[in-house]
Amino acid sequence: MSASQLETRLSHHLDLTFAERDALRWLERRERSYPAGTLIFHEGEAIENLYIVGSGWLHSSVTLRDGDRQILRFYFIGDITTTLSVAWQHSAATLQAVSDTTLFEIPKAHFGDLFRKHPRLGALLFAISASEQVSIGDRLTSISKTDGFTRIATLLLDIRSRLRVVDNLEGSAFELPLTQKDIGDAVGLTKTHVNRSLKALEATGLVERDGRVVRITDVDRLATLVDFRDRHAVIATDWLPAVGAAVSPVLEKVT
Amino acid sequence: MSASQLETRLSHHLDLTFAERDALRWLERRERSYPAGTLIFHEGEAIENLYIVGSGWLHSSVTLRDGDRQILRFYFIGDITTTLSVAWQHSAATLQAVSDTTLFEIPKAHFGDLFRKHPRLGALLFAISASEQVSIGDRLTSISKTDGFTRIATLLLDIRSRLRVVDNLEGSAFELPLTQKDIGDAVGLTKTHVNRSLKALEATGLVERDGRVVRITDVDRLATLVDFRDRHAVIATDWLPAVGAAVSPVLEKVT
DNA sequence: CGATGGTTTGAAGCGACTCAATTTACGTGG
DNA sequence: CCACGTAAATTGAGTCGCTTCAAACCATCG
Repeated sequence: MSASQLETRLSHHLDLTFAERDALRWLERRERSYPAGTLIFHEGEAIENLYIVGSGWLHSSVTLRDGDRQILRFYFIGDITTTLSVAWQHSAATLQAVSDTTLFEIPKAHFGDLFRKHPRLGALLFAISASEQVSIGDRLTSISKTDGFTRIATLLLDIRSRLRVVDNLEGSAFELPLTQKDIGDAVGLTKTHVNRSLKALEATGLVERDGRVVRITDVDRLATLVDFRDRHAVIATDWLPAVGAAVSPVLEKVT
Repeated sequence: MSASQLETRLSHHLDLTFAERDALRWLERRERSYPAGTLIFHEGEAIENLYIVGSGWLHSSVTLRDGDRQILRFYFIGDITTTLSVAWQHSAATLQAVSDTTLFEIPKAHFGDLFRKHPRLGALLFAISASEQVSIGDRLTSISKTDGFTRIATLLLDIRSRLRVVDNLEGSAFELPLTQKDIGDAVGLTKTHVNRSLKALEATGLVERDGRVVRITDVDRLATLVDFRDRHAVIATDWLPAVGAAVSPVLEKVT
């Protein structure tokens, strides 16, 4: 059996045991494909499952009364959509495929079992979830306090940073399958102003665009310019509980 | 031994076993008091602990390069500060007491043990954390897409809603120990504009102010007016794993 | 009872929005 | 392989919500 996406992701933070790896792979059985643009599920819809991204980009969003859309988060390979449905019977947001996508569908109860059988993984997932929460906080701050130029620069740096963890992105260029409207819906600007801000970014020479490919010429300098903090590179695992407590009766008796 | 704050909080969502209650109480041993305004720890500071709020209000915030402050979250009785320090060795934000406060300090490793000994609680905490994440997303949306009037109305409704869960708040009035500057730092407005928006809120007759006491005259109507969704009332627990898996070797052998 | 921090009000300026038109890119069918 | 149709990107002009700057008012407390 080959490595699973979630397994690969978690391996970045922890040396996984065989049993843990096995449990993660076991989650990723029901695979489904969606072409770009597919609306996977809608805000408010009843949903029994979580999804692990196998490939492609997605985003979650909410729609306001006036039809305006707020994109809350982008999902990349190895991400889990826990936030959307773990706390309620109905989804807190709409999930839509940005590019062609494959997802692994897992019943919420299986996710729950993971906490029981592999508490260390449960705690690690909690830590990752916390890091994502901080990351949302960063974007909130960005939207709340900074201008269009900075918001977009921050978004680009953040996406690049996440793709690095996830895609082994080597260079500073990456494909951005988003329209300027999408970008605006993510950072709280109109498409008109997104366009102007992108132009301003190019004018500094720190960002180049060619079609949908974006290259950040000098990541460090841009990061300094807009006061960007990378939240995705490392997370603390020193506090996690001992491995595999519940899975092995033998081990358990010794304790 | 009397009920602990976290225990009370989690009881709202789940019938806890004796062992679970005991474990939660055991976490709340090291209690410390802080007068209003105390800076508990600063963004970037190394920190080994989590904190459970025993009483009072606090907030977490980050400070931008230009000195601007963004308040990310308010903490009330029974809340845990996991987000700030669980994912890194250094705090992601500054924690400050708004009113006189008591906190229970718990080492991160004890929190980790909870996942091993009481996986159901770990999963529940995960779900609560997810609901908070959605709540932050709501505020992001509010700041990103709505005007001052709506942002502040939404903040007031949100605070009231959380105090209800936590404080058994009966009426529609509550004390708001925040300056207008604080409110502005939370919703992304200047104190000048906060003042004007508050006036506008009063002018509708839906909100009354008397010193630091705020009364929402007609909660439902205001909620409808600003399209507010309550995220705190209930959370789904049907997916949680079976109780107490790892704590009892005897039970474990049976499995 | 002065001092300090918070609230309130006024006036002017700007960043981002709205409205609108034009150009460019791209997928599809002939 | 080109013509066409539609979506996206680009650019311009006018407007408005919120900010900035500034000053006056008010409450609480040592």
